[in-house]
Amino acid sequence: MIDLKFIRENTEDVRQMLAERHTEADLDRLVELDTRWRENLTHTQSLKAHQNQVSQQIAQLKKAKQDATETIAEMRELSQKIKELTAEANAAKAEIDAILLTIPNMPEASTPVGTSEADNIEIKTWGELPSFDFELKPHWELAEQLGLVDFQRGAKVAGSNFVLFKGLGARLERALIQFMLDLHTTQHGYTEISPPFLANRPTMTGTGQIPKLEADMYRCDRDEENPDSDLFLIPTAEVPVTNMFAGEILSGDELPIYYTAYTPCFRREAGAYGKDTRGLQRIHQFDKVEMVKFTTPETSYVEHEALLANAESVLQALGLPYRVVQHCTVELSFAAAKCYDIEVWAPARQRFLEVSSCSNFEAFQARRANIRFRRTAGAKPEFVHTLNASGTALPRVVIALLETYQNPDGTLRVPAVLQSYIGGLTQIG
RNA sequence: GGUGGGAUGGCUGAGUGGACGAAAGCGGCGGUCUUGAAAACCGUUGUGGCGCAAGCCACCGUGGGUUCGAAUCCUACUCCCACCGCCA
Repeated sequence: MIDLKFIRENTEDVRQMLAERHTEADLDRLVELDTRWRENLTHTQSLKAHQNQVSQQIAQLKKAKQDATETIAEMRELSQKIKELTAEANAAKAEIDAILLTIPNMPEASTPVGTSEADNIEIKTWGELPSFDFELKPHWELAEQLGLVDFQRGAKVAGSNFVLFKGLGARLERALIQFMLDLHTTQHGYTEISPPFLANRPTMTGTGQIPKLEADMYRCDRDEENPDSDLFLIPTAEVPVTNMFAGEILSGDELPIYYTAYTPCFRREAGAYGKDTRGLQRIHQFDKVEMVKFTTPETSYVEHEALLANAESVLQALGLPYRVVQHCTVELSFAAAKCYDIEVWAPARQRFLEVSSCSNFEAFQARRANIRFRRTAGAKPEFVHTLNASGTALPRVVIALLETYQNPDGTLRVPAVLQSYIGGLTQIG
């Protein structure tokens, strides 16, 4: 979330940001509540100061074996008044916090103001777009023919847009996971994490999935009496990994921290029906290797560029052409201040597919999850900056592999870096 | 799933209604001493909120409650530990 103080002092900037993101939040109500809450608080606190003083006097009277009945009777009234005012203040603060959770992050200065995907900026491209002298098969056709994916049975077991990998398809999936984890841990200095695949409500709130995107999450355990105990299937490893340090104060010399994690990711994709759902492009459960960084505020943008390079290196090693685009204001995700997308080239359909979102959240998630650090022993705690990037999402990489490395006879070449992970096979089919 | 025990500052740990934001020890930081270090000694050392400020307020796992006053009493919950049951 954004600092309440910042909103108080820069209300119009926040209003403009909401407009540029095409988002709504009850900013006026927030400002009004904030004023009322602070007035109440100041008043209540002075009453409490008085209460504390008199309470001590009562203690002294009692010690001196003197009668305090009259004073106690007076205090009873004050106590009641304080209780009422506190209840009002708490109600106001609860509403303030609820609104705060719905306000997205302030975009970083270089973010272009835009109204659609078309306003994203292409930052770079890598690799030659390949040309073919035969007609390419779309990935879903090839995957079925090679027996790598069983779309029918995936749907039978779980429903539409769930898939089942089979044989070398399953093995390819596993090979890609291994390859990516090995790359990040041995070449880029990341520590591997294998987190829970379920997360509770505070954890989901910490990274910003809740409350805004709750409808997109699978909730698999509901506890009416303790909503905090509700469990959700994670939509990305970002959620459990970033929240590892929720409520903690790290020491400055631990930073930066680099973590990488493989997890399946679960997304209801509510409202996305019929949109690019053919084959592996948009499925409810997919595998992903994620990278998460915790950094000091002053280094986060340098770290962001390095993170992008780490993610890119996956596609480079696989020999898959891609481009990098920077999100404009309406495309920027709720919690991000700056975001690059890496989009891999899918030659059969002649289009780029997003396989990684590389974001700097600055202190937005850290403030929600209360993740802080001390520069030196004894220094004041400050919020860390959090960043993450997919490194990368698998199904769309599989799409690109199928479409890029297919032969005219319907067989598939295996990129060199994957061969050792797949029993030395150079070709599938 | 059952029974029992627990949760206090960076850590260990005292505190069962009134000067307790909290003893003591360890650790950290600063200093004295020392050629330097160690030891010893002295000092210091939580977080957040409101306020222009002085300052005030809050926080002893979390939420409610009792009371003039709660770390302390009541209550619900969460997590941790141990044992039993079940189980890959």
